[in-house]
Amino acid sequence: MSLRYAILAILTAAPLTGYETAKRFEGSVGHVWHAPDSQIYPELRRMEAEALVEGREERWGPKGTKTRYYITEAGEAAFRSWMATPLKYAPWRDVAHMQAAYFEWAEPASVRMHLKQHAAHYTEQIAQWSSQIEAIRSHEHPMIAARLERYPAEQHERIVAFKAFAYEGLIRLAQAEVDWARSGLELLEQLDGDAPA
Amino acid sequence: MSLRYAILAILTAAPLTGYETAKRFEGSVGHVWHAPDSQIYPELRRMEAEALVEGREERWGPKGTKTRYYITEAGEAAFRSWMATPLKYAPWRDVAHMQAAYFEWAEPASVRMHLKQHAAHYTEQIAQWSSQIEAIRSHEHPMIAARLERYPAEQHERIVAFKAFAYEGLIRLAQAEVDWARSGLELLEQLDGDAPA
DNA sequence: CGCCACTAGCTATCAACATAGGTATTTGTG
DNA sequence: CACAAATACCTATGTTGATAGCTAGTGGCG
Repeated sequence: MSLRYAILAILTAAPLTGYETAKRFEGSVGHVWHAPDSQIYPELRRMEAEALVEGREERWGPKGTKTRYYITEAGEAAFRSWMATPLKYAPWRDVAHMQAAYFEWAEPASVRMHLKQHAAHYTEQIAQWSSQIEAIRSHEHPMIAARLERYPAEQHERIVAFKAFAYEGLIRLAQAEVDWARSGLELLEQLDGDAPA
Repeated sequence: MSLRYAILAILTAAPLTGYETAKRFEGSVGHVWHAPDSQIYPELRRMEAEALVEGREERWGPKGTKTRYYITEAGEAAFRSWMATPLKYAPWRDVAHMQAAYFEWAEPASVRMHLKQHAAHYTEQIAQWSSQIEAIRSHEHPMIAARLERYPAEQHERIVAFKAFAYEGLIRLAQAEVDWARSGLELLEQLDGDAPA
C-alpha cells in the first residue's frame, strides 16, 4: 500500500505521466522508495478507478497520446489521512545482520570482504544522499523547485526542512552501518590475533 | 531465498521439527529474521526435496508422528557457499522516512506523535536486543547453549562474538532511529517557534 | 473424564515485488 | 533519411510474504 502513497506524494508536487512517475522512482524518490514501472502503471490505473487521481489524455506528436495523472481532492484527502495515521512497524528482516550472526561459517578473509563491502556500500549511499540534501537546501533539486512553485512562500521552510530531515535520517542509518562494519573489522583482528592461521 | 538460509542457519545448531522452527522465528531468530509458519512448512519440504535437509519421522505419543529435520552435508555446503557470497544490496524502501519527507502534509501534533512513537518503538527494540546480547554473552541463551555443545571449544569465542556483533549492529541502527526522531522533535519546535499556532 | 493450552502440521488466498520480456512512437544526430 | 536513444505503455510469470483459516493429537489439571 505504501507505493500508492509514494505516488500520491510526488503527484502533490506536479502532475505526471506514468513514464515520468517511473523515472522519479528511479531517481530522486527512488532514494527513499523504489518501484519498477511494471508496478507503477497498474497502480496508477487502480488509483484512477478509485478516483484518487485523474488521467488526462495528452497529444504526443502527431500520432501518439500519453496520459498525465492529476491528483484529485479525494487523492489529497487520502494522502493527508495516511499522513495522520500511525505506522505499523513491520517485523525485522535484514540479510546482512542475519548473515553476520553466523560469520563463524565463513573464512576470515570472506568476512573481511563482506564487512568492507558493507562499509563501502553505505559510504557511497551517504555521498549520494548528502548531495541530495545540498540540492534540496539550495532549491536546485528539480522536484523541490516544482513543489515550491506550487505552494505559498510561508510553507517553503517546512517543505525543505522535512525533505532534508528525511535524508538526514537515512544518512544516520547508513553511518551506523559503516561504523558497525568497521567495528566488525576490528573484532576480526582481535579474534584472529588470538588464534592466527 | 533468505528464508532458506535462515532455516539452514538454525539447523546448524540443532535438528528441529517444523513447529519448533516456526517458534524460533517468533522468538530469538525472529529478531533478525521474521517468518510465519505458513512459509516455513512448505519451505522445509522444498528443502527436503533438494536434499538440503533430511526429515526423520518421530513418534509423538501413541498415535501422533512428527518430522524432525536434520541438516545434510549438502545443506551445510549450501549454507557455507551462501556465507561466502557477497550480498546484493536491495534498493531502499523505508516507509517512516518516506512519510517524514512529506511531514508538511500532517498537523504538527501528528508529526510529534509520529516521532515520539518512532523513538519509543526503537527504544523498546534496543532494550530487547540488549537483553539478547546479555543472554548470548553469558551463554544462557538456549540456542547458544545448544550450539556451543555441538561445536569444539576453540570455536566458542567466535560463535558468541559474531552473534553479539550482529545484535550490536541492530542496536546501532535503532539508536540512529531514536536520535533521528529526537532531532525531528527539535526541528519541529524550531519551525513552530518561528510561526506558532 | 472433561476441558484447555500447547504441540504439530497444513492450506488457501491475496498483495507486493522482481524479472523479463514486449510494442510503438518521437526526437535528435550524423 | 537512416538510425539510435529516449519516451510511453503494457503484459506475463514467478516469488515472497501477510493473513487467516483449518484439523487433530498430547499432556496436564481439576
